[in-house]
Amino acid sequence: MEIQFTDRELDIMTVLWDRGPSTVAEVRDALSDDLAYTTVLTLLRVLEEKGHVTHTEEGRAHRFRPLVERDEAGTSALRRLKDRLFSGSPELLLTRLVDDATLSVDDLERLRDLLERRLDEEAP
Amino acid sequence: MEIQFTDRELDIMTVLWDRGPSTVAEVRDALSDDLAYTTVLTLLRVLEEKGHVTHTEEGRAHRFRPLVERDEAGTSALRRLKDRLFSGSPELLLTRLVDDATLSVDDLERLRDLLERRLDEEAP
DNA sequence: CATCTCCTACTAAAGAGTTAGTAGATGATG
DNA sequence: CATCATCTACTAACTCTTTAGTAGGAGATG
Repeated sequence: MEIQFTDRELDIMTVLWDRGPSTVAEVRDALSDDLAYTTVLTLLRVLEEKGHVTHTEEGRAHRFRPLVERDEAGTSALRRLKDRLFSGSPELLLTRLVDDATLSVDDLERLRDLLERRLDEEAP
Repeated sequence: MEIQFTDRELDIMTVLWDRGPSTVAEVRDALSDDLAYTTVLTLLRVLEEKGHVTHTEEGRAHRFRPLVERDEAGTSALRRLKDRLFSGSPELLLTRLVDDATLSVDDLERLRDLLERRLDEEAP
């Protein structure tokens, strides 16, 4: 149930989410850090062991694709963050979000509108 | 600049944030997992090495206190989460927040009001 | 004072994460 | 066909995290 990626794993998953199914070489090229080919291969193997990606044969190579949605991972990580650093309070979290970020008034309005729409749906 | 705690470290920090300055025994008692006394001592020593806590002598014992605010840690973790799993978009993050959680209409209204107040401050 | 308890300091070891090398297969190229 | 490039599988090592044991000191108690 609980999805949790290490830093490096998240790098890899991000590539797969952004690019879609990719080979080792493609993932390696897409990464900002310059890792050895075999390092990337190992990381993908580990992710596959953990059930987070799978692969299909493609000629001699393997093409890896995520088995976890970015949304799932985001939801899971956000819940954990809320519980562990914001005492489970979405308000505290939102306060931090709008305080910290260099958010423009436009951004804030979009966030408010998003909530308005949601409130309309909830209480028609 | 970047504050980042491991899972166990976060357990310890949470106790210190919640309880205030505490001895090893007090931290140990407050933890939900049953760790050995020396384990907790080691964790606190490591946190001190990393500069996240400090201690004062109190009789034979040490009383540890956080050097990092919960807010700081929260802000840092939230920023990282936003960048890494929500493509830097606060809207995507907020969408997840309000979708996932079992938020009541009241909660949603409070979140909206929070944004309203902030907008009032920004553009008087 | 001998012993018990509580405390820190030091040590250690198992596990997870990260990085990469070597071996061996397969396909492409001169 | 010999060689080169590319790919996976296996192995390994180093670091960080997590857990806890042992030693030794200092105060409390019989």
